[in-house]
Amino acid sequence: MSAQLAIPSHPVATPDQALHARTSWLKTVDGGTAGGLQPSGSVQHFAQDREIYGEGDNAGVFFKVVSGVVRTCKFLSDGRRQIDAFHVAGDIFGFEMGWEHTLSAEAVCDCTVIPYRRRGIETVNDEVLSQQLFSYAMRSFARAQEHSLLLGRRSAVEKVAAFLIEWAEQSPAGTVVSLAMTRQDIADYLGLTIETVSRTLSQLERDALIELPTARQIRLKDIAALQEMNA
Amino acid sequence: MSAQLAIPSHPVATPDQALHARTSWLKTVDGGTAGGLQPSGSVQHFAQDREIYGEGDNAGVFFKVVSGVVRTCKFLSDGRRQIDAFHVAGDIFGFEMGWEHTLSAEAVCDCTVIPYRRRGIETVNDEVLSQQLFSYAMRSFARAQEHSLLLGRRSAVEKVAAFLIEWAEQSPAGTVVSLAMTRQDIADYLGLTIETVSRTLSQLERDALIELPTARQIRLKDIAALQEMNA
DNA sequence: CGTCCAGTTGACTCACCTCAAACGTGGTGG
DNA sequence: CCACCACGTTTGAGGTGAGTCAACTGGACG
Repeated sequence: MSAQLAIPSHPVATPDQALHARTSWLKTVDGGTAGGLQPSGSVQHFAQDREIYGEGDNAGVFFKVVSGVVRTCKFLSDGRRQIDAFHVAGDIFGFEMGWEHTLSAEAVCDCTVIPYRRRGIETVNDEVLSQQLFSYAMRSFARAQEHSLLLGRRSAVEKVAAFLIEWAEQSPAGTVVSLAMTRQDIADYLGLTIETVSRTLSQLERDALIELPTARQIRLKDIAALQEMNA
Repeated sequence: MSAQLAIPSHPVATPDQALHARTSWLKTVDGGTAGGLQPSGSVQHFAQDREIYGEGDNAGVFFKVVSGVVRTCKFLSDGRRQIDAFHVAGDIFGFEMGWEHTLSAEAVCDCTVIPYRRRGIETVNDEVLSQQLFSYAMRSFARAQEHSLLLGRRSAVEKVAAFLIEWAEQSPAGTVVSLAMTRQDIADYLGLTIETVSRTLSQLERDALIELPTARQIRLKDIAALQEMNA
């Protein structure tokens, strides 16, 4: 899910290099420092619901997910939350324009990430690297636009269907989606409440479009019908 | 509003170089072709509601707004529309990662734009230029995230208030906002209906937060209170 | 076996949508 | 100069999709 920036020389739990396959691009920066980019320490672990960084924190490092799932989100002062994206193995998150994080990042489940120290983009004079970063930014942007359409103009069923399709696409098991996140996470991603998410899933099950063996396992029985809702 | 990419040597109607002041960056590319970027023909005019490009069109050129306002948006098959952004003088729009436009662009009012031909970013080997493009992409991305929070988690009043603040910030006249767009445009930007937008504005006027001399002119009488809603 | 917590379900409410009518302003033609 | 029209906007009345509040369920864990 979400934008990926291939930075080689580190193991990735779910090898999905095939998607957005640009892994080869960065062979030249494989050591780190050449392009203003360097791994900063080694793999870090975060327990479920731990904050990785907060909105406003110094953005001197950004991260790549090795395993697990990370959510990036914004909060309103009264606690309302909007999840911007879920990041899975291979995804970059937390790379910013300025020197502050504009979102916060939290571990959806136990997960491991690699931190990268960055210098200002004004000092990045490796053209291949900056193309990579650019590509990352543009892909994030395109995804955000899609998300805006969903949040602004789709009904609850359509939102949930879109969510299922999104995860089915990158789910190895094809039609069975295993969710790392709670209903609350899904709700905050789709701009709904947990009750509405739950009711909608139950409805989809009654309509025989999906099956819910457990709360976190969803079998998509009629992907075509789900996709139809996203026309 | 929205991301700006400073490309010099062309007149800009509303000189707001002070914002995001990066105008000096591109002195070196001032002829055009050096970085894989070149003006493609000269200024183009579009009458109100004319399509500049459609979703899926070839993205071989992108644009900079000279005067007027442009909207970029997505449609669902049944006609529902989500406006992603309004672009004013100085703003870049239509720059894409791939070779297809992922949104369509239309003239909100009569407007003029400059087209730029681009080559693939893989051939952009001017580091300053690619930093610029990157900065553009990242700013667009940050704006899109902000918009997601608005669409997903804000009430109608909060949405309208945010919209007014957003335009006040770049309105030369300070507290009087002149709108180029219809209520329908506002509604599709905020994920509301035109009736709700209209009712909300009337409500804000009754509460003495704004004044509506005409439908397209809005005086902000209590900016602090409007900003308060965006906490 | 009891506790805890995520998830589900139900009853009710309400913010926003829908449909429809009225208003107002700007443009056109008589 | 005024009558008329067109169209964007406002307002009203009523409906509804999703939210709120609250009770219940069921698996995980001690």
